[in-house]
Amino acid sequence: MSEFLDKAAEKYHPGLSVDCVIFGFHENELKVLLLKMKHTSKWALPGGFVEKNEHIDLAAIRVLENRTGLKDIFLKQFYTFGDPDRHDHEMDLELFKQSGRDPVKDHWFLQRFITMGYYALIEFSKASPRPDDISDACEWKSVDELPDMILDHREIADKALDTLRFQINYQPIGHKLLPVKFTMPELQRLYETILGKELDRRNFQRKMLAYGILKDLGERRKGGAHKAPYLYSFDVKKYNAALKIGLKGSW
Amino acid sequence: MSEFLDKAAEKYHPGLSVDCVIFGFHENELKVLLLKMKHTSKWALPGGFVEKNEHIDLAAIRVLENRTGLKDIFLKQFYTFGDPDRHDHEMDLELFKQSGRDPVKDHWFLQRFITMGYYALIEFSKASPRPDDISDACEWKSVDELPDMILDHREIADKALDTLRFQINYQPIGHKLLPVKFTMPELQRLYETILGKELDRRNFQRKMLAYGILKDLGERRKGGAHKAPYLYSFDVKKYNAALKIGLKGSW
DNA sequence: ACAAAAGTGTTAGGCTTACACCCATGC
DNA sequence: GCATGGGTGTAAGCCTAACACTTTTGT
Repeated sequence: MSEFLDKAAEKYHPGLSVDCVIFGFHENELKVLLLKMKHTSKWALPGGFVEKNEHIDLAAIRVLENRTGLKDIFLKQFYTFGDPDRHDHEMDLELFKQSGRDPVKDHWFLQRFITMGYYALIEFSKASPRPDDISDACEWKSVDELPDMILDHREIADKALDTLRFQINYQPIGHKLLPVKFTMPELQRLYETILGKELDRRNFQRKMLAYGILKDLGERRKGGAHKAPYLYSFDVKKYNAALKIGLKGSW
Repeated sequence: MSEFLDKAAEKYHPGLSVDCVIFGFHENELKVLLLKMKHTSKWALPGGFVEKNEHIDLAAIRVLENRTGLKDIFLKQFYTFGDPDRHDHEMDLELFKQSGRDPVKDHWFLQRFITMGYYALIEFSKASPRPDDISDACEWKSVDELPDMILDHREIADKALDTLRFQINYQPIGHKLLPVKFTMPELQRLYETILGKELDRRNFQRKMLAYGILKDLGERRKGGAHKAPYLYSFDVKKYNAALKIGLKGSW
């Protein structure tokens, strides 16, 4: 950490960061990957800084890969947060203390920061969450029960979810968040958690099939209680074509 | 300009700017306010820098007010452009030359810049466009015939229009772009230019009236050729309430 | 057998689409 | 009067919303 503070000023673009809202879907819940900050009870979005000559999207990809161990992650920039009061001077000083140094006036790290929000959609089971230098845990938290978060990270997470909801007919939500094979009820739960409301089972199924973006695999998911549901997978070509003009219909 | 370059480094946040896509509606065309750069034939979006302790939204508002003479402008941040290659070193050096100084290595102005795009909706007739220090003209250009623009400004303008189109059912497009009193055909032309396609006159009218967001003023617009159309104005309260959940319907 | 989950079907009503007809105005 | 733009109306078809019935599976 101490070394990082020394080199940061020459390596990174000043006063600029990226924060990632990483969505995953597990046990019928939409979840976000959060880091628990060392020495506090607060949580944070995975984030990082932008190198001086680096594309901002790449900075986000770096963060994503480091926290999840995944490559080729689907991500979208959704908003830039630039309130001058969004830093927490107390916290900054605390971090300096922990690194065993005195806070230097006008240090790169102590200035005002503007952060660019990205959201990512990943397949839950494939990720291997790992904490970074300043955190001691990395966990999935349900969007319905987000813990206390540092700075404006709660606002960032909320805005990401709003954006996801707004773009639901234009982004490959299902394809990126679900495993290759999935059942219709699973897809429905996903839509329900994103939209935050219940949908009619039968109408949902008819509508989804009408889009023509699903392939019926003919198999059934065995093992569960009750009647075994069919397995589907996305016809990626048709799915993407349909998303371009937007899936029709209001939810 | 020379003085600006001297003071910029201490006044402004490094490597960060805002660019505004200002939309206006006039003579049945959707237009964007552009600046013609001095000593070149290229055009640019009105833009500016972010002061060290200024909210990024305020920086955009400053730009807007300076270029249009208007206050209380409707504006939305829509995307941040962070390609490291988005600067134009040639142009930077030219600006230095024109200010009568030698380009200093590592000067504030010569570093890589990240820009935050905002779009604004204003009532055409109320604006008083005026150029800034580095431009010698300020004109409205139709979105259908945008001239050559510097850097990635064309991309920024296009993305703004895409966003506007995407959000058409959720933003007070009509209320902000049209004068207080307007006719149904005028409102339709506005929708048509934003959407980039023709709409059926009769269906448009029925749908708009069904929303219940218009007040029929009972008057007619006299003077024009042909039958005099009725004048309407927005019922702002109902309009805003309707926008919150989104105007229903696909265009 | 029973509860719970999943597959399939039906119908009324609303919205979209595609039209036809009449009115007003300037040339 | 005629071309053009504007106001009003109607019918077919599609989509949505609401709801009933049957099938499968573990207990």
